[in-house]
Amino acid sequence: MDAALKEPFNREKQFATKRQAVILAAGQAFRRRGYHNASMTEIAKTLGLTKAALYYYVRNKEEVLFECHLMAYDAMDEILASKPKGIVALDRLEALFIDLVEMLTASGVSLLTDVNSLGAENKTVVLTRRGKIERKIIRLVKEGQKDGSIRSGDARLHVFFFMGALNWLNAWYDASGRLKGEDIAVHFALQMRAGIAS
Amino acid sequence: MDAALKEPFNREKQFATKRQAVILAAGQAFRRRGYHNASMTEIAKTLGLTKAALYYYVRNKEEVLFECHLMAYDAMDEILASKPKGIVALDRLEALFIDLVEMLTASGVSLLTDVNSLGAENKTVVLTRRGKIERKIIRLVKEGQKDGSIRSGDARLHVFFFMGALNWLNAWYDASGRLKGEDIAVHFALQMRAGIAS
DNA sequence: AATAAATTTGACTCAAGAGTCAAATTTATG
DNA sequence: CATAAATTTGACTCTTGAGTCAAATTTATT
Repeated sequence: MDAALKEPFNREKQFATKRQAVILAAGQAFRRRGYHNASMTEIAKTLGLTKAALYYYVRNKEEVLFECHLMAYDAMDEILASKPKGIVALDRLEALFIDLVEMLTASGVSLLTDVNSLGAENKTVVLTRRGKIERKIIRLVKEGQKDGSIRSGDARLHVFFFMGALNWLNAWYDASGRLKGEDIAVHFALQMRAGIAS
Repeated sequence: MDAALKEPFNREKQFATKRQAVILAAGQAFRRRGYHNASMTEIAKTLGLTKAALYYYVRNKEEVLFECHLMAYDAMDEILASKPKGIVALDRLEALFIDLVEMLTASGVSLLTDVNSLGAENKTVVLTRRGKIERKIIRLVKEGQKDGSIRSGDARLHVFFFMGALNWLNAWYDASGRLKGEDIAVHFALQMRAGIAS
């Protein structure tokens, strides 16, 4: 391994990793206590750092919130993209939903809803991103209505209904509780499915 | 009408009415922009008042948030209590859900989720209150599982799923949009029902 | 060990918004 | 109209937490 080649790469990589740790920890704090109730000092303490050290990794608090949103949407996009094309739309949607719930309960990634604490710029980006995801899922639902697996009705409302379950999950789910993420995923997927199946 | 009797009563009543208007307006602001993003000055301006005037009606901002929660739970309790006992549990649940959605879309009452901005005292009260409502609905679901109208499975999860839809509704619903609250109510009730029906 | 780069910190500044209060204004009553 | 109570306001204070920065400390490199 050529040190001259490897090390500058590792440096950046280490920095990026630590930065991600900051975003992740902040996300947890924002999810549990709310964006404004969670102070940077508090988040820093979680990581065994001081507030000033945090600012070595991020520009400001809003940027952290922004990155939290992006992190969640990246994870969702990945799941969205990984869905095989074979089967009937309802089955694909169910598999998708299971993956989403498992990701949210297992990965530590937080799906935040506070979009108003972002500046106009970032808010637009986040809402656009969310919109794209919603539209993909709506499209999937419409496919299902075409292939006969999903019953008719406003596809957008179909989706908003069960996306609510997903967002709300983030508010009440506690990893240390008795319910395992996997079980919730199976239950929720079934309920989601039954709610819109033909 | 005896003035001596009527007027002192009206005074209080007028005060209470104005106070409620403050709570309601604040609730809208909190829902749209978030508790911390909505300033008291801003809320006052909405009502054609100045911040200082607001403080004639309320002790502090937290109290307003607290009252917002209570207002929503009062409205929900009222609906919960009004449900006739006759029919099968699933039907009662559906009727209930329709009423809840219509209330949230029509009344201007906001179902807030920010419970962490409350002091320990008030937070406990609110969570207890929410817990009671959830438990009532869970009980109803269990009844349904007994009378055969609702399929088996963790009743708590059944409920958390569709309560998510309700909470999320508050985040995206816009009274000035194309979707009428009544239509959403019917759609959501159907989807809720299908999701847990036997 | 000496040097340089990366990382962390204590001790600050600063802004925003909650909350106060004495005085002004409005409303109701005799 | 005069008086008192209710309501509203402008002009404050105070707190909290975001964000900064020069200096200290740690880590890597020769």
